[in-house]
Amino acid sequence: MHNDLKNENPVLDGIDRRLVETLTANARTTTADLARQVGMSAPSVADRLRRLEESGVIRAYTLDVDPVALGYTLEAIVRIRPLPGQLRHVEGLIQEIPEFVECDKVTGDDCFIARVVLRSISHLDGILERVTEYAETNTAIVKAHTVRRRLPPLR
Amino acid sequence: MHNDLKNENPVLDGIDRRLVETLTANARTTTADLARQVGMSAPSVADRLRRLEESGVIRAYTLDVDPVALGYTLEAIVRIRPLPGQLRHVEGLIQEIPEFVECDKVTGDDCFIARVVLRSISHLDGILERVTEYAETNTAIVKAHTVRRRLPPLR
DNA sequence: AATGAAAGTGTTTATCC
DNA sequence: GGATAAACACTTTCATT
Repeated sequence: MHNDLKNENPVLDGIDRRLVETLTANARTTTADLARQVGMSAPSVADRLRRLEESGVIRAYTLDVDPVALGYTLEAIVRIRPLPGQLRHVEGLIQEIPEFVECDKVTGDDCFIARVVLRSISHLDGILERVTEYAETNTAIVKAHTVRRRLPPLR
Repeated sequence: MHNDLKNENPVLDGIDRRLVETLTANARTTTADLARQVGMSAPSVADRLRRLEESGVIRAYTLDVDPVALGYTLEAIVRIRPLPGQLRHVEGLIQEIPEFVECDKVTGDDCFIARVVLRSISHLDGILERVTEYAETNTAIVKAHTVRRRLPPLR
C-alpha cells in the first residue's frame, strides 16, 4: 500500500477546495458570490485567492475556447520522433506552428506527443509535411473526448 | 494550396480576438478594463462576451491549476488498447479514475490516449494495474512541457 | 451594435480581533 | 486568518441612435 493516496496534510482545506472547484466551473464568479457560498466575508475570500495564487495552486484564470467554433473541426494527437541530431530543430518547429496547441516531451521512443487542431485533412497534411522533413511521426485522429480536462483530486 | 488557411470570413473580428486573448491570459479581467483596452463602452463589451458565449467560442471561464502544487509531481501520457470486448468497460474505468485528467478516443491501434497525474511512481503502478486487467497500455513519462496549452490562430 | 446615465452590486483598504 | 465599514469601482438595465 502506498501512502500518497491517503494524504494526511492536504495542501488545501475544505474551503479552498470549494473555491477552486467553483472557479474551475466559472472563473468569473465574483468574490462576493464565493464568499456567500462558503459563508465568509469577501475580504477573507480575496485573501485566500491571493494565497492560492502565490502558492502556485492557481496558475491562471483562463478561457476554455472551443476550437470547433473557430473552424478547427479536426483534432489529432501526433507522436513525434526527431531524426538524429534534429531534436532542437523539431522542438522549435512545434513551438512555431500555432496549430500545435499543446506538446509534451516524454520518455520512450516518441520524443514528443503533441495535440494539433485543424480545419481539414489537407490542413493536417500540410503541417505533417513540414514536420516529416525532420522527424518520424505517428498520427491519431481524435474521434471523441472521453474525459474533458478536469481537476485531479484536491486532497 | 488549400483554402482554409486564408480564411476570408473569420469568425471573430479584431475586437473579439483581443477580448479572447486578454481573457485567456486573465479570465477575471473586468468588463470595464476590457472596454478601456479596446476603446469601447462596458455594455458593448458585455454584449460581445454574451455573443461569444452563445456562439460557443467561449465554452467556459476556468482555472489553470498546477498539479505539482497539489503534490502531483509526476505526469504521464498513457496509450490504452482495450482487450477484445472490453472497450466500454475500459472507457468507464478511465472516467472513474480521477487521476486521468484528460482522455481522447482516437483512430489507430491505441483506442485511447490519456493524461494522468500522480504523486509517485508507486501511484502510477497502482493505477496501471487497474487498467492492465482490461487493456494493453503504453506509458510515456512527461519530462517537460514543450508547448503549454495555448489558443489556436484566431483567424 | 453601440452609447450614456443611473441604480444596484462588488471590491478594496484600513482597522480591529 | 478572519470580520466590519466606508470609499471607490464595476455591472446592468434602459432609453436612444
